[in-house]
This record gives sequence, structure tokens and C-alpha cells, in this order.
Amino acid sequence: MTKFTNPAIVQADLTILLEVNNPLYAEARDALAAFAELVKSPEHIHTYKISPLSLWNAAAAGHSVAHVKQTLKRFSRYDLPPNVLRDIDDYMSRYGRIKIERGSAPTELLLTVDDPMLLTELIHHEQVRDFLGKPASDKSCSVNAGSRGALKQALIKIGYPAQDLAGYTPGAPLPMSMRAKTRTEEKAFAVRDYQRASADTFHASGGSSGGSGVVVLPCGAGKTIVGITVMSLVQSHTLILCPNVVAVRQWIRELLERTTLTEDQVGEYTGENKSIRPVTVATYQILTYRKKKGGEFPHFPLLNNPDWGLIVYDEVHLLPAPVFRATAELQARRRLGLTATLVREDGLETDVFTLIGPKKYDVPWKVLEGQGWIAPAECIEVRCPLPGDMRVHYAMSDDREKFRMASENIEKEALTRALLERHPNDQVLIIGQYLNQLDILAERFDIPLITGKTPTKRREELYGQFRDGKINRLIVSKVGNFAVDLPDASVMIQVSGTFGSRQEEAQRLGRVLRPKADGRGAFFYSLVTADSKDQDFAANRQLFLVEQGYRYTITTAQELAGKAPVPAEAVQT
DNA sequence: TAGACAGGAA
DNA sequence: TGAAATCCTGTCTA
Repeated sequence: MTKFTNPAIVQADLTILLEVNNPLYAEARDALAAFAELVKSPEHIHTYKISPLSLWNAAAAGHSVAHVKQTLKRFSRYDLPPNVLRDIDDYMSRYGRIKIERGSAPTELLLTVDDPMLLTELIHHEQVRDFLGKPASDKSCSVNAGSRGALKQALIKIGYPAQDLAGYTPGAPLPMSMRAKTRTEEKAFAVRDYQRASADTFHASGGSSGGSGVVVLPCGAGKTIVGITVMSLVQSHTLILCPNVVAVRQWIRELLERTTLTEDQVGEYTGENKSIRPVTVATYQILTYRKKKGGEFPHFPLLNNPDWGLIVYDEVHLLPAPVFRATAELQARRRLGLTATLVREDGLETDVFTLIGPKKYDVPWKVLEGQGWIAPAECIEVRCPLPGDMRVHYAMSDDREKFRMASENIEKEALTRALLERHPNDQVLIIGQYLNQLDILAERFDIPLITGKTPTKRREELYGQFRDGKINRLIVSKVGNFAVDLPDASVMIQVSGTFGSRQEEAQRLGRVLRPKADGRGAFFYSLVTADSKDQDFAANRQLFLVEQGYRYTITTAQELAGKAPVPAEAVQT
């Protein structure tokens, strides 16, 4: 059936074109998010892509083939191309055809399939056969000891993701529960509905299939609480891995504040402090540390400690490759990945899916905004041209130089000045990629600058002043991407960003999303050089946020000069 | 014995 | 694609 008012055009190459200025746009966007990925988001028509992985994630989340097809039909303008229906059938039905289950002997694992032919194929497949033992029946076959992770990786590589139902080792028991009030301040706190729901879904979904996977929530939505709630469900010794030391300390603080765990039960395992306790919080880096290139990993035994019944991967999108490899060996432990943006720019999404687990739960950021858990935000891309005398030079430069020139465009200085004047009383963070550029801005506007070289003491001092409102402007370099202790602001001005990292943009927006006491919205300005590499990469950076329901207003310096800032509530889509 | 700092890694 | 940040360890100083 053809319905010309529908917003989507589904193409035979598994891409979907979605018309933005259509009454059904928002509904279609939210429905597509379950099984397609946004790849381009120019003003009028957005492009989504259906991939095998996006379909498997959907299947793992419990969406049926019929549901996916139905969704496409509902929003599609034209009849669906027959091959698209076939591909959806084909890919999605593969999820669940191969299962890994517990055998009759305690440690035995079985690979089972729905069709003897498939088993024959696998037993003879070059990339798979080494992980398999003797056939147990015409539909099952033993799995070589220790090959659970490697087998799953090999299977997904040949297009057959395995459903892992073999369950988990319980780990050493650890009775613990959440407190009703925080420990030191005795403030009452309750686990929010979506936090409870993500923990329950992770822990319980489908019986033995529960217990490994990823929960996706924006910064400030309380991912730590999700982790802690899961711990209180699992009740076993737990290893928590974090991207940096500040995050390690934060976890420890939260654990002590919000659970019945005591100091002697929670340990820090970092360069500074190496205590292993029933709950141990470590950095990724200490695991990947090697004395010299190609040497051994002296801290790996921490991972293999048989007591862990649960391993939590904080910011799983930052997981380094060697930890992946180690995780392949840990498939019998429950694994919880936490992240604000599941996307990885290095294409290791498949490894996350296979070795940590499928996406178990996510809530579009806009939904949390609607419930008041995060502040409404307006995203504005402000474009400015290169100065006239730079254009010839720009035209003659190679791509690398072009990006740098466009990023450091001197016109951004005037633009920043205009934006600062526009927000005289707000807490404003300026964030950028190049120290040179930030140095110049810091000097021009007399604003303190924090970079990687700034000693911790000075950082804390400035963060503190900013938090108390003693200063209301701060310039930060890439430190701002990772610093969990960065204070909240209501306005962020991004003067330059990396090549096109979607997760970076999301993390940065997350910084201004904490709900404001007066209920006002936040502003996220991204300064971009018009018609340049900068503009191309900015478009890529925005993808994840557009997928989450944010709309970027594109404007110019001149347009901006004429308008007063609009409260974000008034411009919500 | 804590803190500061340099150097190497990924 | 490149720049910048982080972490861990070892060494030196107070």
C-alpha cells in the first residue's frame, strides 16, 4: 500500500530515508531506534541503516521479526522492497538458532542448533571447528573447555550470533542491600523506575540468559545506581572496572553511601592502592599495564579471581582491546556494561555484543527529559566562515591541515565573545580540542583554563569555585570529556571537537543536562567553520544525539546577534 | 613515607 | 587522518 503522507522511504540496500518535517517523524524515529542506526542527519532527510548487528540487538531485546516488519510498513511511504523483508527474516531468525547451553557434566558446555545441517556446516567451518569437540547428537556438539568466548566471536564473524544460555558461576556470596537513606547525610533516596527496570531486565531477562549485557543511559541518569542495584540482586563478590581513578573513587564513595557494604568490604585497585576486597574497583589501565611492549600483564590475575560473580564495565564504550581479549575468557561471569553511548568509532560494537552481551536496556534521552530527570537542552550549531585571507591557503592544504585550520578558525573568537555576552549570568563551560586555541581564548577573555597539565589541586580549586558560583566561566580541554568531577553548567560552548566522535559530543552535552534548580533549560553551542571539514565532522558527531531525539538548530553569527536566548522549553520539538 | 615529576604505553 | 589526556611505575626530594 502506498501512503504518500508517511515519513519513511525504505530502500533495497537496507537504508531508510526519514523525512524530518513530517508529523509522524518523532514517532518513527523512536520506533526505528530499536533496530536501525542513524548514519546521516542533514536538515531535511535523515538516513538510517539496518545492519545485521542492529537486527540482532533487536532480537536479543525481544523484538520479533513481525514487529520490525510491522514498524517499517507502518511508517513507509511505499511498499517495502521484497529483499528487505527477506533480509530481516534471514538475519533476525539466525539469532537463537545456535545456543550455548550447559551439558550434563558440571563443566560441560554444549552447542545446540535447530537443524542438523547447520551443525554439519559448523563442524566443518574453518573458523569454528577448532572450538568444537565431539558431536553429542545430530543437533548438538560439545564445546572445548575455555572456548566459550572465542567460539561466540567466531560464530558472529560468520554471521551466526550464538545465544548464550549456559549461565554463570555464582561467585563468592556477599550479602548486601541498598540503604533507604544515604549513610553520612541520611538523605532519603529511592531508585528511579528506569534504574530499577534496567537492573531487573539485566538480571532476570529470560532466566539463564539474564546476567550479561549493556545498559545505555545518559550522563547524570545515575548509571552507578543501576550498577549498585544489580549488585544487590546478584549478591556476590564484584569487580568494577572504570576508565580512570576519579571514577574509581566515585564508585567507592557511592557504594559506601548507598549500600550496607562497609569500608573493609570495598577495595581500590589502582596504581596507588592495590587492595582486593569482596567488592574491588579498578581502572582499565592497571589491567592493561605491561612493563615492556609484548610482555606479560602482571595485574591480569585480578580479573581471573574465581570469587567474582559479577564484573561491571563502567563506560564500556572505552573498553581497551586487551581487556576484551581477557573478557573472552570470562564468559562464565555475569557481566554488566554501562555507557551513555554504545557506539564505538573503532567498530568494536560486535565485540561488545559478543563478549559483554547485547543491549539490555536504554531510554531515549528525550524521554528522561520529559520525566524531568535531565534538563531540556537546546543544541545550536553556529557556523562562521573562514576569514578571507585564509581561504586560498585552506584550499591548497591537505585534509589534515584543513581540519586543523577550520577547527582553530580565528572567527570563533568573536563568536565566543558574542555567546558569552548572550549569557552574562549563566555558568558557562568552553570546551575545545586544541591547547593553542584554548590558550588564546583564555587570555582574551581572562577565563581560567584547565588542561591535562593542570595539577589536580588546581583543578579541584577551580571546579570548586565554579560549582559555588564564585566564577561563572571556565575553559577546559579534553580533560572535560572524562572528568567525572567536572561541575555542572547551564551553557556549553564547544569551539572544536575531534574528527567525528559521536560519543564525545554526547558526553559533552551530558555535562549541561543536570536539571536546573529554576527549571531552565541548557544550551549547547557547537562552533563550526562553514563549508569545511569541521562542518562535515560536526555532522557526524551529532548523529547519536539526533538519534536520541535532539534537534540541532543551525544558525550564523549574524542571525544569532539579532536574537535573545530562548528558553529551551519554548523550542522543544 | 608522602608527594612531585619524568618517561613510556596504547 | 592527529592531538591530547590518562595512568602506572620508578626515582628523587623533603
